[in-house]
Amino acid sequence: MAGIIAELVVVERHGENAGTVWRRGSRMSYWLMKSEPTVFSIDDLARVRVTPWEGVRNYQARNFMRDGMRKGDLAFLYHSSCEVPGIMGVMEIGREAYPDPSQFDPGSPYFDPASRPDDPRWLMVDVRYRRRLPRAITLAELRTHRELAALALLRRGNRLSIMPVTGKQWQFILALA
DNA sequence: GCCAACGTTGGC
DNA sequence: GCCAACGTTGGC
Repeated sequence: MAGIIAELVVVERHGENAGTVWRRGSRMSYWLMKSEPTVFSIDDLARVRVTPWEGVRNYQARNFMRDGMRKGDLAFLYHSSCEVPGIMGVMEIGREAYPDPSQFDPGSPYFDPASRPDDPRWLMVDVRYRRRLPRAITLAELRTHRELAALALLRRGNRLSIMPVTGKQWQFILALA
């Protein structure tokens, strides 16, 4: 096989620089992004088509966006904190990481008084609707497949709202649908 | 609504 | 730098 596809870089586990980052080689990367459907659902995305992914306030998730996500990458939209959590559809990264303005908005639930406009702490990307999966792939179903044992989503106590998915995992999940 | 798991904060 | 307290996430 020719060429380096990706370089895995593990940095600190907690705090400002937390994250495990796939720096890109020649190929796209795959992601999973959680959203509570009462806040923003696949239906909302299908309607608006493109949206800024505001409100990420976790360093590890931020670092995945900043260091790993590139325009054209694909991501699963996952519904969390709802009756049937699961993967609902596919979206595309339409714009790479840039400052999330809600961190400076005192009226926003995502306001962060400690973030300075000249040194923004929180970033977001834009995502674009690609398609809905033919059926939802539920969390319970994902757990039944050995092939997905390493999926970050399935690790005990997982709370990351943005996480990488390997190419193999991506293809396997798509084949389930 | 409960609660386990986890990240962050802040006192020392 | 440690660690207890606290707040949040998210499945069930």
